[in-house]
Amino acid sequence: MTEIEYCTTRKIRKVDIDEYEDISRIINAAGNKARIAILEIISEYEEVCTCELQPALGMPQPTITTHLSKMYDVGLLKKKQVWRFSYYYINPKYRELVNTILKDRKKEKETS
Amino acid sequence: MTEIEYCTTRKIRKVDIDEYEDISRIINAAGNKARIAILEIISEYEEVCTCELQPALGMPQPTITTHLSKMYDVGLLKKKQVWRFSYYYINPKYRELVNTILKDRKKEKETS
DNA sequence: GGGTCATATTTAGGGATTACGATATGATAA
DNA sequence: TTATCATATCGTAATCCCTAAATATGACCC
Repeated sequence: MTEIEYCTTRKIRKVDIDEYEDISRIINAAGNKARIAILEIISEYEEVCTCELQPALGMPQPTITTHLSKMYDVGLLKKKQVWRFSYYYINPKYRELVNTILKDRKKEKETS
Repeated sequence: MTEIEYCTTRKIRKVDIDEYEDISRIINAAGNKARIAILEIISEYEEVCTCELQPALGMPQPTITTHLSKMYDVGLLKKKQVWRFSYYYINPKYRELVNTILKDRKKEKETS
């Protein structure tokens, strides 16, 4: 016998963890309270610029830019330049994911 | 004038970031490639024990237990004791969220 | 009791993350 | 071209995370 035997109840298929790398980066970028707050605002207003988020979140501009960049870098957000503003919006590819997260938060709030 | 004025294009509603604390813990617990792999297996087999995951993931038991605990602690997973096994399953409350994550991963895979 | 199997905890180090002040870039307006 | 506004980057300290070896617990069987 060459392979180690574990509990022999069932044979579970083997998985390659690296196949979950890309999606984990997306989910990870969403796994922060400030960033979920940002996602909620963006999904409410369609697209927002950094300066609009400052009074809404009550945090300094570099902090907001860092959060936006993190979500932009993994592809969760997209960006467009209008006049002197950078407008961020949710990558349509992940709109359903974001909606599910935001919906779950509201469920959470009701049941507490 | 007492309040700082930012770009005056729109007035965005203020949000309380702490209201996103609970959901961010859930999302954060899911934001790791090993844990998403675990979620996929669990959602495929309904419920799995730690020892079944060892050969499937190819990682040592303490690492797997740590990942499972992290998801259990925030409420993403639930646990039941059967004989000498701990069976973990997805909290029904978050099944839709998990499905959306796994579905997005498959979409990802197709378009690459 | 003693042995075994499944699981959990402890611990550690290397790395990543968060927040944010200071500073830099870059576009626009005067 | 100089000032201003919006945004981005840098630097850094505090904190948290990932992995996994060593160890402990705890249920079950003899």
